[in-house]
Amino acid sequence: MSNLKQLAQSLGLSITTVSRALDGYADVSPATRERVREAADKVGYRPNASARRLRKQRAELVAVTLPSDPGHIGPPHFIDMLSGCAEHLAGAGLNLVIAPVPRGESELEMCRRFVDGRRVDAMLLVRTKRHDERVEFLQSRGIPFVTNGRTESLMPHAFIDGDGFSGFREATLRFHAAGHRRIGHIAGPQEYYFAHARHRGWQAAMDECGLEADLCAEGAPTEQGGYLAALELLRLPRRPTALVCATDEMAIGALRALREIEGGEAISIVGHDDLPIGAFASPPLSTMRMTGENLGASFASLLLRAIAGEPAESLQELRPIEFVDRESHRRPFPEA
Amino acid sequence: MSNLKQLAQSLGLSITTVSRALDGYADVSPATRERVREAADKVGYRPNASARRLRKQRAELVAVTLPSDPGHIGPPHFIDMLSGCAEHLAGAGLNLVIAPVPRGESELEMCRRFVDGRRVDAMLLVRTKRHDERVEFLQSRGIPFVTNGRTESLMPHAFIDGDGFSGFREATLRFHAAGHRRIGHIAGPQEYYFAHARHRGWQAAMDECGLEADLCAEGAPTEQGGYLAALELLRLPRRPTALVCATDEMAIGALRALREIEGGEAISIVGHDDLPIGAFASPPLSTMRMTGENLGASFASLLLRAIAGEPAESLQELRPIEFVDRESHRRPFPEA
DNA sequence: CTTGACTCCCAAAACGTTTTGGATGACCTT
DNA sequence: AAGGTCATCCAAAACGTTTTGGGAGTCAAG
Repeated sequence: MSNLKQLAQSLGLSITTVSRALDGYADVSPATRERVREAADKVGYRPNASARRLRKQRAELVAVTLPSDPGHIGPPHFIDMLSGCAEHLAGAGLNLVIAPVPRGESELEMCRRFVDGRRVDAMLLVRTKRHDERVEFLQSRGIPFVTNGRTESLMPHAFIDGDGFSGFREATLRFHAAGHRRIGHIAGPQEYYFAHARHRGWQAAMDECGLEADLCAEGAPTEQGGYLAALELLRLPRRPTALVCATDEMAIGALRALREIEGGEAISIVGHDDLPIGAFASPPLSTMRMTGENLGASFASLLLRAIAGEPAESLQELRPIEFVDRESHRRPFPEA
Repeated sequence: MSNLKQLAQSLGLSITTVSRALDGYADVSPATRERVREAADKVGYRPNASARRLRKQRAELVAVTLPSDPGHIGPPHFIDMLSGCAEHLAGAGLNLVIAPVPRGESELEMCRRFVDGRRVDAMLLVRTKRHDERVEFLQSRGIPFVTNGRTESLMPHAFIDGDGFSGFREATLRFHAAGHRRIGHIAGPQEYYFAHARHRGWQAAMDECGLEADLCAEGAPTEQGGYLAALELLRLPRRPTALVCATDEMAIGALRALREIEGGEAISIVGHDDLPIGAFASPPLSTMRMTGENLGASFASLLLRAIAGEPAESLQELRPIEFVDRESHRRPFPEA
């Protein structure tokens, strides 16, 4: 409705002066600056976003990929992250836009659409694979981006990730210290970095303890996937006495399997993610969580620094995993 | 990197012709159209989004307000809704952008920023109040918008909402038919339309049954709010034998209160939202849910029709509520 | 040969900003 | 009075697209 031209005309000034007055440049007198500001306030003037973006060659937008396959990030945490990130970005004049993956289109094509159309200044990638084609594409295009989760890319890139290896190693050692010797692992799809890292953590602990790392079953990162994988392990002749599960959702599925099997109530279990739902499982699910407050704000700050041109090496945060002690990991096991 | 000018030059054509060829106009010959398309494909040309938006005077963006105060689970299935909506909008060339509310700024100011800066073509408002200033503002500006939840605005506006009144009325009648006579209501903040409608539904049922509608406590729409409100009712001399809770989250808090109180296990309870977490509560929480598939796609389609200029009256969907039968609503009550 | 219709193409304007590179005086200095 | 320094302002260009309003050329009909 109202633009610079009209505002300038009504003030008897040029649009240059009005624009510079509003941006606080020193080459407009304090008197006119104030006059301009008042007039702008009165008519509620806001610069047209598209025009500014075109001129400044910045989209003022950051896209975040939504993991649409099942086994998505749990709603509560993800919404908080989104909210924190958007809020923090808004402080720098950027908005967060959702990058859905329309059916029939690959995530790569989606990235291409956003990047080549100059629709975004940066991207936030959520579920990384060990070899992630989106990462390679963005690196080749030189677009700033931050990932939630590492990759095995040779070129370094910005990320925030939990130290799943150490978390799962320690969880496994904890079971060992409690007397368990047959410790199983319910693994997520190994093409995802997080699932692979957690698997390696379990494996390393088993090696350290001189135990065979053979009680492992892989499944989809869902309740059903956890259920099926757990059944697979529980049907073995020498079944595990403790289960380390890649995600809480899988752990909840595993709990269902335990309920269906004789002696299942004597098997200990631990998950990862700290889903609120876990506290209501029976028994309440012990779990792990990434340390640190306001993940979203951290992502936003990394994104801003990436846009500002900081090298990827200085934009990597590997966060420790902390144990959340509830009940499921210390069930009495009568296995003397 | 690549723009119309370069593409046109490389083809020996004018930018007009190239632009029209790509847009499939009839006034460019099939031969050149094909030639242009091939060249565009080869260099991966995509029109600059900001430039097109400026010229077409459309932002190609829709903003969605985020409901979640941190720590609170928020509307059920919100991520799914977001994802479905974004995907559906993308089919029409629109992207979904998150409208955060920076601290110190009201939701109204946030709307103003988006609308006056011409940053969006439409808005999706999520948690409506009975008197919602955002609704009034958008109506006065003539910006297309759709709300999740009705308001008491005199002017009609587009919305999708569950029929909370009927849902809660029927839930209350169901308790009455099961023999309950002291049916309490755990209410949400009454300035929210959904909370008020649910309250009225309970009240209407009590009236119909000739029962006093006095067992009502209001609380924040959180686990803790439900817990406190439930305690309030349970401490009354003639405490309720059944509780109708405004949301699942509050119901889960109420379940916690029941566990702490003598005879609590004999009190029946029902919630609303069908949070996945409810299935894991003990006892599994009976609840209600809005009928209909893919809420996000429905919102998207309403938004598109609103942008196309359809009148608000034809963009209103009131959806029936269906009962989700688990266990918590039929606990044996020994109260003869 | 002229006229009109039709096909294919294009120059220029417009969208609303920000930024560049002065222009115009006023005021001091010498 | 000339030269220099400031303070304040502005015209015009640029960002990359879409759309308007024709302009050539061809062909058939009159």
